[in-house]
Amino acid sequence: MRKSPTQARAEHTVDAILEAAAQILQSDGEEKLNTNRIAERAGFSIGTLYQYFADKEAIIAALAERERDKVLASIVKAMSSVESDDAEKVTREIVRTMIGSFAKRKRARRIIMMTMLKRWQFAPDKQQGTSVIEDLIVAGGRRGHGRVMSPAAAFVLTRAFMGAIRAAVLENSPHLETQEFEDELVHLVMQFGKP
Amino acid sequence: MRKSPTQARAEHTVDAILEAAAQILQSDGEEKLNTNRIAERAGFSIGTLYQYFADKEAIIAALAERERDKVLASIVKAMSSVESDDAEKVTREIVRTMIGSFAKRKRARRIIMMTMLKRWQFAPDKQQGTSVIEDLIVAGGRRGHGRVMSPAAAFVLTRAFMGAIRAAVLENSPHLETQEFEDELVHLVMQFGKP
Amino acid sequence: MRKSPTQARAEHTVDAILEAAAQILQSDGEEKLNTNRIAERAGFSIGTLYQYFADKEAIIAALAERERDKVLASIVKAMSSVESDDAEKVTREIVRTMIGSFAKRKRARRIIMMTMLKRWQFAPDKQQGTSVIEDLIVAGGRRGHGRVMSPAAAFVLTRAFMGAIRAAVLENSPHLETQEFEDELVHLVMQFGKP
Amino acid sequence: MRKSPTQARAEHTVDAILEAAAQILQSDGEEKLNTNRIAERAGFSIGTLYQYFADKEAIIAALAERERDKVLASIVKAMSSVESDDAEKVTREIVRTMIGSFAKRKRARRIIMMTMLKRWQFAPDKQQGTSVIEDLIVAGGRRGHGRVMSPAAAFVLTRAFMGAIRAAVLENSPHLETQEFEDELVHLVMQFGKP
DNA sequence: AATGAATGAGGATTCATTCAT
DNA sequence: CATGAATGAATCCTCATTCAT
Repeated sequence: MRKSPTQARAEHTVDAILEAAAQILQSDGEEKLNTNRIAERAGFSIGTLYQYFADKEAIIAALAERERDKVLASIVKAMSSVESDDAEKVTREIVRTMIGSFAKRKRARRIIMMTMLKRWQFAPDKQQGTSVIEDLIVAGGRRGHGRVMSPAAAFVLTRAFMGAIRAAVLENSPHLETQEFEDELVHLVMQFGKP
Repeated sequence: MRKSPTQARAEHTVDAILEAAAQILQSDGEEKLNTNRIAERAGFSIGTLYQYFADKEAIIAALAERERDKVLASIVKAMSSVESDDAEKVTREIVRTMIGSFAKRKRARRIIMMTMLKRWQFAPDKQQGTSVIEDLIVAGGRRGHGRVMSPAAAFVLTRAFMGAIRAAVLENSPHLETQEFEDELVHLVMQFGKP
Repeated sequence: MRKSPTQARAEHTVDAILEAAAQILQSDGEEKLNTNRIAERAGFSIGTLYQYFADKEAIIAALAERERDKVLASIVKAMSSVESDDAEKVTREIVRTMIGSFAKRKRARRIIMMTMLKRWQFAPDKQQGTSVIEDLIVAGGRRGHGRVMSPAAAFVLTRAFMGAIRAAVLENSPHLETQEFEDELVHLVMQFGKP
Repeated sequence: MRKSPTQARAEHTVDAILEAAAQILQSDGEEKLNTNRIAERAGFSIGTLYQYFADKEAIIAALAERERDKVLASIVKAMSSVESDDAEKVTREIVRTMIGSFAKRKRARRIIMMTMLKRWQFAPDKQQGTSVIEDLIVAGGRRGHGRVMSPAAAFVLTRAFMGAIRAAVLENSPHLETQEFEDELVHLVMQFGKP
């Protein structure tokens, strides 16, 4: 971010730009997402946009970050309301929250996910933050069974889990909103934790 | 394909174009993949390229199809050499073959996979061919345990499985080539099949 | 014409090409009229097309000529069935025939007319043939009134007359098929002949 | 027009682009009129051109409009200096003005006229503005004779009149600049008004 | 005579980014 | 801080035409 928004006004500008980008993604798709259009939709001039973002990439990155934070926040919130030690219950809560996060505003999310994937191609390290989710899933998978997960196992579990959700979103699958889908995801995580 | 090649000469041209595209993807990445460069690398004029492909998308689509067929062929071949009824053995064979398919020429594959993902966004149905792989995975997951998989379960298993491999490829993960990775994938599939 | 069609087969080829061009003009418009498409529609290869026509221009020219000849032929035929000396009657016959010529297959004719216009821009002399029509109109305008038409007068009358018909075709005017339109055209020609 | 110029600077840019297009039409003809050349001749980058015009068509359309307005303006001006009630005098004034309008910068006008013709092919209604001219011609044709012109009659008269001028321009006719041509046009209009 | 694969100059259009006001 | 006019490299695609078979 070129300029850290110290003033309240600036904060609003950044928000407006990000929101505009999300809307365009939602309504017109990735190939229609260009800086001029974002600025126009946000109600600012293109010059102003470049006061806050170094380049187009930075906008997309900020958007991805914002989305990730939303998911994270909703998981944290969900977790705080379940104090149980029952492994399946906790796992289910996480699963439910993540499905819920992706079920809304599907098109935009789909594209943001694509963008994050692209980003990962060349910089797979910058997943900080996502790893929090990973830790939770791994913890859920392990809890109560005692299988100690190697890094490879953790990798497989987290990617498999996210892969199923991602596919449901990308393919616009009707499963996404069913109870069965949730059940099977829980099953996947719980079973994987068994030795 | 705009024109079906009637002369033998034309067949070679199409191959050369596809191979050129794959090479560019491999060596320069997606953003450098443009029609003029493909034609040049293939040793043909841009006009010739457009005799056989309606647009750039069509080239990528053909490439994706070609890659998919290769994976499919190698799996079929692998399966035919394992006549065992041992569920785990068969599953492992499939897992190993798929990992092997994606481990070579990674960069190009990564991009082709991205393309297929993009394609799925808007036409999730046309997976004919991919479904063969799906059937195999589901069969592997079920064999020997008797759990009858609902469509939702099959969906979760196949997407989770592919998701793990996809992530390993996209993230350029070092796990991809390890024995452990293979083991964990087998574990994932086998465990999911248990009730 | 590159090759004079001495054989019956060749004659048919030329016809097929011209007919194909007319059809494309009719159904897809001028901007879709390209040599490859003409050849394809005609059922011949592009190579064959170039055996009979030096370039695209030659095809359009031949087409224009063919259309003009059709109009001419129908006028000659109409004239032969009216042996009257009544100026208005003869004029009306010509008018009616010309309107009839342009009323059918309008879109194609509109475009052929456009093409002829373009052609005239830079080579206004090659109207041989059209001048036959001109002479008839002038004769009609003069007959019975004795006003000797100067070249300028003839020019104005013929262009005005054709201009009205052309506009009706180009604008897709509903007038084109009415009796009134015919009457007014006759009026135009007859009145102009008066001193 | 893609963007309405808010700054004074922009106004000039649009003018420069239009003027450049007219110049190219005049000096090189229609087939040499391409967007890159227009931008270059105008002294702006191609990008700037596309800020103000959606596509090439839009430039030509704007040019046509501009020319039409010029003709209109000169007619209005000419009319205001003739307060006579003499039908022929008024008619002659209009005829003279229109001939004068088209006699200058012929090549460019010829092409602009072609464009307007093309435009009419598919949208014959949008003649607002042109209809002002039509009304004048009809008024001239009627004045003093009392023949009430039906829509069909008005159509024929205006198209015939414009057709004669158009042909003179398109065919690059030497008549265009002669007194006789003017006389014959006046004759055409005046005679048509008689019953 | 006929075929059709190959050519490549040429042209329209996009869009991230800069900078003078 | 904000504006928006201007930039121009980059890219996709068309189509008249040739020529070896």
